[in-house]
Amino acid sequence: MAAFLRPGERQPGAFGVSFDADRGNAGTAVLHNPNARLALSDQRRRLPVFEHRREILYLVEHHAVTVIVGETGSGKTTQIPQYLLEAGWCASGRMVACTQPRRVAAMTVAARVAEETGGVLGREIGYAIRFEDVSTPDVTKIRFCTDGVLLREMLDDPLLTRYSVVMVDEAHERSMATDTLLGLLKKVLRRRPDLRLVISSATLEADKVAAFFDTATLRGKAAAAAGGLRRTPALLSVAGRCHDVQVHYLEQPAPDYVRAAVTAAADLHATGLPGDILMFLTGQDECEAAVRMLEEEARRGRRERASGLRLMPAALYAGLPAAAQLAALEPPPRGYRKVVAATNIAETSVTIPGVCYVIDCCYAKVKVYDPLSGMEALLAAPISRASAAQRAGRAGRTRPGHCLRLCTEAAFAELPAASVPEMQRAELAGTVLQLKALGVDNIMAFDWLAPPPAEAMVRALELLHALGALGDDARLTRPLGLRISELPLDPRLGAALLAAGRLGCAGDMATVAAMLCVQSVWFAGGGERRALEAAKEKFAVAEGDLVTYLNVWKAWEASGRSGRWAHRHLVNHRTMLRAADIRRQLLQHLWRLGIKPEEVEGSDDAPVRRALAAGLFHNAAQLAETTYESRDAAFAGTHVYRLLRSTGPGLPPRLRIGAASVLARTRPQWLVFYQVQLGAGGFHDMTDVAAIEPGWLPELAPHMFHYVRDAARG
DNA sequence: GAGCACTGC
Repeated sequence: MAAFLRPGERQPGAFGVSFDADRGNAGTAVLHNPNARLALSDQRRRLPVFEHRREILYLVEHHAVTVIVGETGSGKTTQIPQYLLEAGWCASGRMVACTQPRRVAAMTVAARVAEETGGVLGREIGYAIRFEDVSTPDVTKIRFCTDGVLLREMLDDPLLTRYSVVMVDEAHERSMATDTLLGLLKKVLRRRPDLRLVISSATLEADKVAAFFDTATLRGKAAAAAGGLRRTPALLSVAGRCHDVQVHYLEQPAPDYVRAAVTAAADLHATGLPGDILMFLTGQDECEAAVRMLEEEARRGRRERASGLRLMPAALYAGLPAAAQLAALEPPPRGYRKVVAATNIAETSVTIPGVCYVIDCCYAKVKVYDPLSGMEALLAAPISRASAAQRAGRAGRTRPGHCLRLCTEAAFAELPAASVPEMQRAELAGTVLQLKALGVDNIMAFDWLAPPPAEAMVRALELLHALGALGDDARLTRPLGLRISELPLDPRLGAALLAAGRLGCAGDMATVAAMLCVQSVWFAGGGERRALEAAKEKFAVAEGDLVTYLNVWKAWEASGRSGRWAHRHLVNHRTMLRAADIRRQLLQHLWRLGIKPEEVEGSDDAPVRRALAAGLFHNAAQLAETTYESRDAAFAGTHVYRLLRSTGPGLPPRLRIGAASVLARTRPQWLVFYQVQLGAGGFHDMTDVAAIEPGWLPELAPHMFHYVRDAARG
């Protein structure tokens, strides 16, 4: 284990510096906005972006695309849309759109801008996120929205004619939605020379984005259509307003980064210097382990020293109930130092005030997709340097801070500069279907910001074809393919919902689909595993998790959607409310399509399982006849399932029912599953499982009939 | 006996 700064040490520890320089700031660690008493208009002028106001307006006027590199605190998100409004870009009924990757961001930024303009949110300044359109037609001038909402809007208005400028914020995060939107916007620009794009991004990605939009070499019609407009994107840098963060490395690699992070936090704590600590780990189990170890440290610390700060550890991850998440964000009571052990959620989604120290294990769990087998897996992998910089920045929001990376400087230099865009490591069916619905027929030739692997595109086309969404010519089928593309669901669930309409159980299927869209309905955190098992048992049925969800929903409905009922049954009430929102939205779509939301009477859930099989037949599996033989006793006797479809060359994935499934003990002969995770021993753990009858498959999925017929005979 | 990065329509 590397040596860290010890209590009372004067000389530099493994960090390479001492923290004494910060002692003078001991009294100023309070959150304080020095401009709080200034009028809002004066505050606006003090933002770094204000100095570039005229330049930005000039560039937007003369360039089709302007790429802004704005660091945190520059004010770009709130100010640039206002500058555009003031300069007349919202005349003649058009709007400025500003997209955000996350719902909360769209809402909070809109609220802030409405306040600055002295207006009521939803009038001149509005926002639109799923379930919530707080804007007024013909009145709203600036509309903040999630990038997903703007993509959906393009289905009705492919040229985005309501907008004069689209600002795509946080483009460097390179989410699927952002990448898709940028690719489509490039096409739109060719047809709409009057449209302007403003893209905000961090340095590294800004160059890539600018190069992508550089059409200066275009000849002929496209160039002529551009008129006097410059086709080379303008690139502008705006300074941020955040504090310096000093970065430190280990002298020796740490074999166990959870232990190393806890030791580092304890050593930092022992210096007595003020400021909260944020540590980045990869998952729930690591965060909870770190909290337990820190609590142990705290107990020892209390015995050793009666004076000084006390440790207050907290875990923070997305699966945590809302109340526990909020508790981790609150400032600690006087005399306490908060140490938050967080996953990637703290990198972009959540900001923890008061953090002065970041301890970064330099790993994160990332989704990887194997287009050959069509299996997704979650693996802990080293992060990129860009990601590490973002994490380090979390220490400098209120005052100068420090970041300790739990690797050597040499190892850090070996990390990739940027992360692989999600588009290149995810399953593509939904995105491909959306593009098809927008008239992009040749997916392989689409101008991707980052082209996905060809194999992944082929898999997506195959799946969509098997679902009946694409015809033999790979074009969108009507009405089926168009309908699936319009549903705000994974195409497989969309297909299942429409099949349910034919089978007379669309209402039930909408429930199951909504429950599959939300995170686990079971109450997480606290670690009372046995109690949770008992709670699940009450709803569990031999037909699997998907029917169990239906039972939970019906019981929750019968209780009058009671929060107390949910609490008593260890069901997450907030998750249920969100599922209710999604279900309501799905029912609206069904109503528009003229499909009755019928629910099956009594306990006959076969129609729902048939509908599920109609969407999930791609993930149909059969219990293998022999149990798995392994030299490793832990895996011997595991009940292995095999996919019914072929997975190409290489060993077929060994599937088993995940521990979270209610079928973990029952093991039906035939099943379909919604998700799969790479687990211990190289097994793929199936979650969200439904038992099926093999005879259903040929009639529900005639495209794959030959696999099924062969398997059913066996 | 077993276990879950993060978003979004």
